Amino acid sequence: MLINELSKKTGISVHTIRFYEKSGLIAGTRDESVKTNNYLHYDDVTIEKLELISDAKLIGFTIREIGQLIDAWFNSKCTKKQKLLILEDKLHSLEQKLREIKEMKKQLLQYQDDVIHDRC
Amino acid sequence: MLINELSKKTGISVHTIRFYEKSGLIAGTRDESVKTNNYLHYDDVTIEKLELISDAKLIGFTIREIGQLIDAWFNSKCTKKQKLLILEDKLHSLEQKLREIKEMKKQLLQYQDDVIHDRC
DNA sequence: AACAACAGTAGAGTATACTCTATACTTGTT
DNA sequence: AACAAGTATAGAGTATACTCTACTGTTGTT
Repeated sequence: MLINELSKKTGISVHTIRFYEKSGLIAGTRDESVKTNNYLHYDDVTIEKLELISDAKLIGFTIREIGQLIDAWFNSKCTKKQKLLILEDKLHSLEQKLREIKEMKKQLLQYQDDVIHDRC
Repeated sequence: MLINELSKKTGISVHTIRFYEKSGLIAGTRDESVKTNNYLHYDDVTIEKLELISDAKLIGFTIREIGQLIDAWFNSKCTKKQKLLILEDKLHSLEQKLREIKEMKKQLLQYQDDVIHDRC
C-alpha cells in the first residue's frame, strides 16, 4: 500500500509517518520494476510497527527507545541475546513506571481524602 | 531559605527552579523589611511542591497538569468542588496509564517468549 | 489535454521543557 | 577594599517530537 492508505489504516498523519521513516522506525520499499516514480510501498508489518509506536508513545517511551524495541522485535540483524537484553530493559522500565504511578495514585487518593474531610 | 539552599535540598537546579517559578508552579516571597536586595525566600511547602513536580514529571504529567494539581492541593483559591474535580481527573489519567502499561507489559512478555522459543 | 489528488524532498516552524549566557547588583570572607 | 560566590532578569540556545510549507513530479479521471 502507499502512504495515504497506511495513514488511513493507522490514523497517523502522512507527515508523521514520514517523520517516523526519517527517524528509522519504519521503512517503505521501492518497486524496482516501476521507473516513472519513486513511491514507497508499505506492508502490513508496518501497520503493526505503527501501532506499537502509538502504544509505546502513550507510555512515554522516546523515539529512540521505540526504535530499539522495533529492532528487538522485527529486526533479524539483532541476535537472540541482544533482543532479550532490550526486552528485559524495557520490561524493567515498565515495572518502574508502574511503581511510580501506583505511588502517585496513593498520594492523590490521600489528597482527595484530605479535601473531602476539609483537612486542607 | 534562598534559592541555592532550595536547589540543594531538592536536587533541582537553580535554573530549573526559576523556570518553575516563571511557569507559576511555585512562588518565593520577598522580605519587605530588606530594601537592599530583592532576593526571593522559599519555605518548606515549596520543597513539597518541588517533590510533587519531580514525581509527576516522571509519570508524564505536563507542567500545565502539574500546575492544576498544585492548585488543587495547595491553593486555597480553589473551591472544594474544583479541587475534587481536578483530583478525579488526574486519578482517571493515572488509571488509564496503568492500563496502557499493563497492556504493553503483556505484549513485551509475549515478545520475550517468542524470542526465547525462536518464533521470530 | 486538463486538473485534482497524491507522491517525494528539503527545510522552516511550533510546542514543551528545560538549560545556558550575559549582565548587573549584593553578600560574605579575607 | 578586593573578590569569590550568590541572586535577579532577560533572552538565547537545545533536545524531542512533531507539523507545516513550498515546490516539484506522477497518477487517474474526465
